[in-house]
Amino acid sequence: MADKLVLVDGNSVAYRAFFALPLLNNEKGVYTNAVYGFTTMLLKILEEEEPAHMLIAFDAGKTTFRHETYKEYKGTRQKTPPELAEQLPLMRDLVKAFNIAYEEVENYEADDIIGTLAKRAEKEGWETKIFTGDKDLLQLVDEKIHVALLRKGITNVDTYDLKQLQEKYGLKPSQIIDMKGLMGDSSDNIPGVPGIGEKTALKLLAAHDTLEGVYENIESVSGKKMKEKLVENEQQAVMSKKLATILTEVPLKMTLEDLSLGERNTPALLELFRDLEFSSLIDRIDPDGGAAGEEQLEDVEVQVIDDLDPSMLATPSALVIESLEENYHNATIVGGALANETGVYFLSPEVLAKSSTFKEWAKDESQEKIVFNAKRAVVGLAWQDIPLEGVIFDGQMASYLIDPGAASHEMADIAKRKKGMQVQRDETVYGKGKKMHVPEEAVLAQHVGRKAAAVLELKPDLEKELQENEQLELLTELEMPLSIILGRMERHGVAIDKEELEKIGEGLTERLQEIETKIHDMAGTVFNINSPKQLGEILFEKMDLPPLKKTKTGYSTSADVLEKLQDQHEIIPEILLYRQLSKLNSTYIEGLIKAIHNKTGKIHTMFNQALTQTGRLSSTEPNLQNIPIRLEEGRRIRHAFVPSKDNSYILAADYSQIELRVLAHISGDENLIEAFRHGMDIHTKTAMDVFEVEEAKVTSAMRRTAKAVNFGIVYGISDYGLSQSLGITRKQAQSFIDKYLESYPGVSEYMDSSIEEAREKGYVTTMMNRRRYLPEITSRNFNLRSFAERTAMNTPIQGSAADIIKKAMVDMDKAMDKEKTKAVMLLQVHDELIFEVPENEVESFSEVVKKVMESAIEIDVPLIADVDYGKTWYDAK
DNA sequence: GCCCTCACGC
DNA sequence: GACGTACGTGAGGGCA
Repeated sequence: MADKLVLVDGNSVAYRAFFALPLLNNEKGVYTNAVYGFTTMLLKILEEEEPAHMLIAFDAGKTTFRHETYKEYKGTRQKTPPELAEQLPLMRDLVKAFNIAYEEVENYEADDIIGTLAKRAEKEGWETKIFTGDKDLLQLVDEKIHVALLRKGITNVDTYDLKQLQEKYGLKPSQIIDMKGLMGDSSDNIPGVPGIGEKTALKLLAAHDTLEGVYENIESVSGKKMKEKLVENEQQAVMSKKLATILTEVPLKMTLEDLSLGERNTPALLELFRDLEFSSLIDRIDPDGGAAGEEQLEDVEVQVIDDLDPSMLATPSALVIESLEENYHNATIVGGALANETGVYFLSPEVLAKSSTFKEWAKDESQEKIVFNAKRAVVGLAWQDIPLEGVIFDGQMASYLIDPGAASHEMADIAKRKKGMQVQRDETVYGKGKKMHVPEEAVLAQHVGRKAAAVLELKPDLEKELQENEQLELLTELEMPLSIILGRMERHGVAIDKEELEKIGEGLTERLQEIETKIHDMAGTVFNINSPKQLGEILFEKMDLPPLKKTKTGYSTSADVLEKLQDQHEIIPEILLYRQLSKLNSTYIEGLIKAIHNKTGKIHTMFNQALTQTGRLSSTEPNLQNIPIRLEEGRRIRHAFVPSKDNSYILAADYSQIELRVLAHISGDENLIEAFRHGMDIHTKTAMDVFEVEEAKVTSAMRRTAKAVNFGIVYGISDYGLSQSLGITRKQAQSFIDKYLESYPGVSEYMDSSIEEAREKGYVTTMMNRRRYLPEITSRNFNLRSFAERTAMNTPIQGSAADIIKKAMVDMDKAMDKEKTKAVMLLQVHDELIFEVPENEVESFSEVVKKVMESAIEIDVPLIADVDYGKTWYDAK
């Protein structure tokens, strides 16, 4: 087997990576996108090619020997963007750590180095593969030299040998430079012959083989104009060819043997990756986060104990309660770990269940606990009737607050930030899906113990960062108390009238069957209405309806498309109805029935408190934040949400227009502030301003449009988004937005300053100092940049609203304690709180909740909460 | 198992 | 001028 050589055009790959990927930067503000792309490319090459020899060539200085021939060579090139330039040295460090040969030579380009080495290798009978984004390199293709051209994106390549080059371009490798001689290359500022483009050049070369051949046979060239141009520019053509020719005799000191690929320096790579925050790549070179590397963490000494001795307790202690299921309600606890100044201990499930020492310690508020995902630990133990008090720090919450956009808030990834610390990811230890299992106790103890040791050790670092960001209060006064409250809500659960659900379900199933038959009859064939693919084929092929929109995979059959076809065929309204009812049945009837807990008969959702980019909560298994309300048919589902005790009510309290009130406050816009102070209907007010009419002249259509505009402001949608929701053109949508901003100049100024702030600082903040980083705000990609700009305007609004209701929840919890009420907080739905309240308290409680919510924070406009109650959630409207 | 489309809420 | 365009969760289909 002959030796295999891989040559990489370093500059070309770096450029590609830079422009293909969004502008990432690490914590220190260093841009990393090009390095990241470059590294993934290297890893891919190393894995797939397994070369014995390898070299990465870079351009050295600005000028090369080609500039002696032609001063203007590459004269039109834009300067390397500084964001890329600063990344080039990092790539050099990386190449070194990979132990790959590296070369740049004054006066020559990377191409020439590659050409020289490829030819030398060919003489020795080696196979060479060249990786580049530059088509010029194709001139080097030969029997034993192949060129891998980067396609769009970064890790996909097209590999060319002689045959493929012929097929794709109809050219021999040597003719690439003849092409350049004729047609030039605007990116390198090579002139070529004016007026000759790709088509003509190909035709000429097909007839005469080379540039020289063309001139030797110039008389036989057809077309007077073309001949003139060729003759006039002969010198320029010859020079262009020369410029495009890759030199294959660069005086290189190195020998081919010097290119042999050494062993990679894994510790050095790991350190670089950690600095650059390439956590996914750390896994790729070393799935255990460096456990096998030289800088292995001193083995965490984890004692597996039979009984917890008081001498093992100290405050603070880190506590990990481990369960494998994602859903922690009534989950099987496979063990726990304690880490403190006295050591690291693993507690088996039996010890946790039996040890009175542990239970006493757990509920002792003065014994401070440091945890990672407090709610998970608290709820997990609560199901075992073990109260957990005194939780003072949550490492996962800290990570989320520091950067909600971080790729992961897993222990394994956060631990990587600190040198010398390794925690395996749960998936590595436990497996996933069907293969998930509890490992032998020694392995389990080591893993869980490591986590406890890690969170204990990470706390000062995380705290310091929070301190620097002025976010400590956000953690300790808002999110941590809220964790406990949410945990209680989840554990308490929401009572469900299962019979009611089943009754609604029966009605739905019956109607669905009728509609299904009707649709099949109308279509003249039986098909699966739930399959967009089949439905598309029936509607747009068999029935010849006009396909208004396409998706990646075929015809779009979404509701907005079907609504436009409403009148074209009577089958359409039936399909829309079928969709609506089938959604209700599968997600809300069947889904909710499945979610009823076999032990409590209630539904226990999980609120994810460390997920959204804005600071809102999310809700899963089941999601209780998207129970239908807008259409009566779906709203009936709410009949099944009932109080868990007799003689109690469901009480719902929702903030009125909280986001727009926040906007009024943050922007200080006088018009908007006045509107809220006068208690105006805000959509009517917006309609008056946008349409320039007085209140009495606002039609319902105007109000609807104004409502959509307000919706757009609150959610940061684009002109396109607004045009979609109103069924108007983008231009019209933009003019509504413009008119809005004209009417509310304070809002307009706020929008600009918010974008400006994001550009300056790299992030935006909410009223309670929540952060969101927006690195793409400086992207050259219009889309990414626009998105970041809308996010910069919207996140402080939506995020501050999230802050406020979270604060209201914490305040409400205190108020409920003080009032000694028997009422229970059940759910939060972004701007709304749901409680169950004993009948005799319902009036007084209504007043308390209204007061607490409205005074959660003092802002420049009144906060209004509307309270309602009834026998079911449906009736609390 | 994973991705896509669709649909529900705020 | 092109990019694909609030945030979430979940169900079902279709492909590997």
